[in-house]
Amino acid sequence: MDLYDLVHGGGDAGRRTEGAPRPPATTAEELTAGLNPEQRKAVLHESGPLLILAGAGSGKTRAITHRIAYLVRVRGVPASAILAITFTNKAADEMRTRVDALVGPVSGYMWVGTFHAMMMRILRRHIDRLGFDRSFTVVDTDDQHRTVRACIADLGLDEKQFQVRSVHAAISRAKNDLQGVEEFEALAGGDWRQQKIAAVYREYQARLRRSGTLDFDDILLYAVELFERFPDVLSTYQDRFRHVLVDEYQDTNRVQYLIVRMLSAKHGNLCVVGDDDQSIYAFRGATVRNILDFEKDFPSCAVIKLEQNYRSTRAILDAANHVIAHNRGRKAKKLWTDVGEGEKVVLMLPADQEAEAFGVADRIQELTHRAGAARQEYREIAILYRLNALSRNFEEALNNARIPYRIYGGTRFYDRREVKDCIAYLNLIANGNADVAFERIVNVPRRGIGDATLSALVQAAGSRGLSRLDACACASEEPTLSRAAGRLGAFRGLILRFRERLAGNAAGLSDFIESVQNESGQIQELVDQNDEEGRDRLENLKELLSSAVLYERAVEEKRAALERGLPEGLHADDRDPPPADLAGMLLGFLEQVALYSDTDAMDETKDFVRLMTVHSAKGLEFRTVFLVGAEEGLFPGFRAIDSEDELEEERRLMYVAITRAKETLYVSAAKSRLMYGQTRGAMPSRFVREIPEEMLEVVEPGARRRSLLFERSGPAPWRDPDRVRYERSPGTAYGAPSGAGGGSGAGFGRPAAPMPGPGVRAFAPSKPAAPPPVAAKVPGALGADEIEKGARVLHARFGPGTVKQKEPVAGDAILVIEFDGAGTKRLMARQANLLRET
DNA sequence: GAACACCTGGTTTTT
DNA sequence: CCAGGTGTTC
Repeated sequence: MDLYDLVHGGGDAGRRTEGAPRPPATTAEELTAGLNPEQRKAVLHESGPLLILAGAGSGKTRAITHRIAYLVRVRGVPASAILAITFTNKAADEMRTRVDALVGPVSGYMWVGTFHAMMMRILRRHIDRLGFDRSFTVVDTDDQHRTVRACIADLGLDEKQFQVRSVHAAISRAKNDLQGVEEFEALAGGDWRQQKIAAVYREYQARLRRSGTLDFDDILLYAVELFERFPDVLSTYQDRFRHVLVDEYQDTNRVQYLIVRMLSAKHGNLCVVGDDDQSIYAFRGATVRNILDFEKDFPSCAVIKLEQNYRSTRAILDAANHVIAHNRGRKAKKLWTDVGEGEKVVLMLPADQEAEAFGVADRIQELTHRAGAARQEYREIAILYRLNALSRNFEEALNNARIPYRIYGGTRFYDRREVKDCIAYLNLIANGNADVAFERIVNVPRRGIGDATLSALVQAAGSRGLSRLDACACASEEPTLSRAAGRLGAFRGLILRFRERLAGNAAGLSDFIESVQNESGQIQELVDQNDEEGRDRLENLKELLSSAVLYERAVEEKRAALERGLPEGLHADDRDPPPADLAGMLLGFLEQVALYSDTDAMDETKDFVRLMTVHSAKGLEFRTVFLVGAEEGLFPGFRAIDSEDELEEERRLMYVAITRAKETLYVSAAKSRLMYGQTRGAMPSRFVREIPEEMLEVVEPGARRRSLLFERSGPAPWRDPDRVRYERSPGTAYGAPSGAGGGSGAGFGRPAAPMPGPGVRAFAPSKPAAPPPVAAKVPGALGADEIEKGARVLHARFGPGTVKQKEPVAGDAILVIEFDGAGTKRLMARQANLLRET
């Protein structure tokens, strides 16, 4: 048993965090007990660059965390000198948890996080050197698109020819490749289209800069610019981070490569871990070259290969190895396992997507109702697909079979309209120049500021060099705006009042946000809407408050930890102080909102089947995996079919999918599939055909008996392209699955929970959000639970009245009150500040 | 300014 | 088919 197991009370998953804390290890022997020789080499590597080529399931996280522990406990490297970069926030959380178990609370002094989160920390401190205000905010994808759209319109370009998505993609690609506007223009040469895109790029950057905002790519790009232009800043961080470790190195892009290179240039202690076979983000600018060329870039580097897989059976691993062997230009390696042969990979060939969904549901029932050790829990099962769109097929079948499930991905919690509106208010309050936020909410709820007014305002703002918000103050001087001047002034007044409250540190974060929701009129609008949708949205707004409460608690915890004093060997400068005031809290919260995704909050303990894309499954493992939609045109997608490079990326994706399975793997390829309203014949994916036939067990769910085709000798027809006909069936539309709302839904209709705070391991309640403990604004005001139907109450403005109806919503309640002198109103209990009539 | 009809296009995604 | 965007009408 190795130290990790000791700390965690044994077991394989390493996700458990309970168990009595043990005294941290202090010897190399203790730290490497239970590791294989290669892992041990990785842990004990002294100094200089190190490349760890870690195959799927080869225990790389264990190697990395033990290495960090070794550096800190044995080599005496201060925790604050460690910078560990991961691909997702979830991975960062896990790494911190696991290191914490090995080294204790000093782990709080390490910097562990994504590239973006880490560079945000740095930019927050120094971005003024680049001419930005330090209270800059981050725009999300949606705002990026809005901005690009505006630029395209401004330049008088045709949106048909210059599609927002593709123009934005081009800009993003350029940024990830370190091409500034100038360089992009130079490269455009005489190409008219490229020139125009360059013009959009220029305008886009100018707009972002004017509004004091950064997009995701800027976070990294400006970090590089900062380091390049201000060597003293770079030097500070080079001296501080004496060990830089990067996980998922195969998914880094040029900018990230440069950051890592710059930060480690002085001491050369750069340790990267990755697997070229799992590089699946080239479409986003990641380049496998970073990992393939590591030995060239860092000639003195040590290379360690981790090839023993601890996750999957041999049957699964062999299948994976056969598929990936078809890729060229990969580092030679062959994963092996001693877990045992296991059962054959099952190839399901259902007739269509319905039979597929019901076949999978059927099999899940069977797996979860077995006796003894063969019985599986829902949480051990995942359904993986290439495209989010495929998830819909499964909802109906799983509901039907009463199988609890949850879909990951799709719409983020923070992407819901009402939540985004609230966030836009907060962004505008934090940063008055945030024009995109302004435009989003200036008329939400309706304030009589329509398109005409808005474009006149934009005009006025442009000519005066003011932000939209400040231009509102000059509306009376503009003939085109004079009629709306009152309304614009009122809106600006509203925002300024919030800003004063913010500057005056007048409340806690969640109270503050609640006041914004109330006083902006957002809440009242939904209360008046008086339908199911309105109540849903109210719940989401309340849930946003819950995540603000979690954030407050996380900050509080961090503050308390810092006050406990400095562990030995650390300096006061190493502290990364939590936000000290309301304004800082707001910025921190907004940052978290921008940088955290739904999948980061995946709760591993809940018992339901997980549905997600293969991309989001990277880094995860499941006892049983159903890989569905393994058909030509779908996986690989038809766009990838005529490009060798893209085909190889798809193959790596398939490799990732297969290697997620520990014990049982089902691959399914429907013979015909309804897509985009059309039924198309389909053929099993070429990747499936790359698995030797004898390694597969073929089943046809839904078929009365095995098809004659499969009892014949000779090549099975499904792997012979000529024998599989594209059967065109009439466009019979199966009713759309009764999806309970679109996007990210949970089994039996629960929306996804919001994110935890940074470093908070407690997750938000996924049941109807417990109301955040927000203090009532008026002393003695009645809470929702103190008001019953029929009660006599007193309202500050409407006077006395009788409660006619009470509808509970997310811990609060909508009250219908008949006032004696002011008619009947619908009010939110907490906002109404009612008193009992005396 | 809102409600409705029409059209278009449609990977993967974390940050 | 279905979401999101645009255009038309009242």
